[in-house]
Amino acid sequence: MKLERAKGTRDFPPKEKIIRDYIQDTIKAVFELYGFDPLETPILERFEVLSSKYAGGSEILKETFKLKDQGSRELGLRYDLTVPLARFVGMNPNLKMPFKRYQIERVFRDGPVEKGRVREFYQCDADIIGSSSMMADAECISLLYKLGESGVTKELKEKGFDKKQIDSILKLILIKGSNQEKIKNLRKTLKDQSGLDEVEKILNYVKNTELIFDPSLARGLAYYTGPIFEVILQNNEICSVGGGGRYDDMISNLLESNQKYPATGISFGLDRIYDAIQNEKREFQESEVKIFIIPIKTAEESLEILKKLRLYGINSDMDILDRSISKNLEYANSKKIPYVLILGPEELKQNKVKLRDMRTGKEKLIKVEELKNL
RNA sequence: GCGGUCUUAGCUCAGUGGUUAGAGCAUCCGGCUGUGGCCCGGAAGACGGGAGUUCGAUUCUCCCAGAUCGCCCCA
Repeated sequence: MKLERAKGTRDFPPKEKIIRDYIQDTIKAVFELYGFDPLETPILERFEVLSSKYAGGSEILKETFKLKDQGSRELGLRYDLTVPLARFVGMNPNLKMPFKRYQIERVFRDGPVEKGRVREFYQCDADIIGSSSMMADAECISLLYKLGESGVTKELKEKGFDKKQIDSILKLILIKGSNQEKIKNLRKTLKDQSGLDEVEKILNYVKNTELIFDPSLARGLAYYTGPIFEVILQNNEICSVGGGGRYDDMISNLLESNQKYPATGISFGLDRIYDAIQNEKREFQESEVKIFIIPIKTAEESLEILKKLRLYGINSDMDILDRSISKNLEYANSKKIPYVLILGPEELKQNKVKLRDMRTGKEKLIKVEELKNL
């Protein structure tokens, strides 16, 4: 049998998974810093929920993986985390509002495969349900600057403009002008000013010069009702790493309820952020192991010390192939493990261990207990 | 989903209508169980799949699959 992955899926060997975990941990920490709490929902949803006309819309439905269970129930793999969130909110009517949740999980889309685009990928979503204030939108947008440090631009657009209006005034506003000038120009042309009011509020709340008002921005999902935004990395091949917007009607439509569930949120593509970091060629470790033990005819004693290290909470490993010291040093070096412990009869006689710093090559004889502070 | 380009070892790439398809890096073994970032020796490992043309196809043609670039769409 020829071994192949499913089209549009990827494997992440340890070296890459370490980087992805790092990104994921960072995003999780920032979400929590901003007061969002975690939620997990199933990868499988009833197809009915995913295909509701109030959910993602027909475009995304074409890319939905569809399947059946043994009871012939129609199921689908979720294509985003927003629709499952809406379902969850609908099924839990006594949630305290505003409900701020984040989710870092896989989603699936049976679409074209190309650079920066696969069929199974992670989305990192943070949403606020129950507030129609533009402060909520501003909060979601702020997340990005915290995450991105610098070199990040966000684009903002108001869904309320229809395409013809935009096309007719595109030339006037797209080419030049500050955010304020764009708003001023649009005010002259548009009858309904409420969208512009919203944009202006967000700009005031966020107060970041890298937030750019772009009336031409468009998003693929049908459920957006207000301001939408897109996250763009400057100076990088991978441009869009996230997006989001306001979807005030989706939840109540899905529930066929009169209760209002104003909602807004943002979604980051973990895979695209990962790809972007790859492009920057930053240095990351290749193994999580911090200390590697090389026994010299001291297997049993070394195992005891290994046990102690793990008790101390130090990620540690040991030679189990009975290789030579040279080979073991080479091995530790090639995996960029920062420290090795050389354990021979000499060290044991003194009740000590020899710690070698792999970067400097310096060695010192110490007691095992001293490794606690490493 | 449409069009272009591509597919030879784990990776990067040579090469050929004709006996046994090469290299570098990586892997494994040995030199070498008291000291790595080296060195030396060795081993293992490949023509994406199918059909056709041909005495003979990895090489030419077609189809399929997969990669990639552009368009559409998207995280």
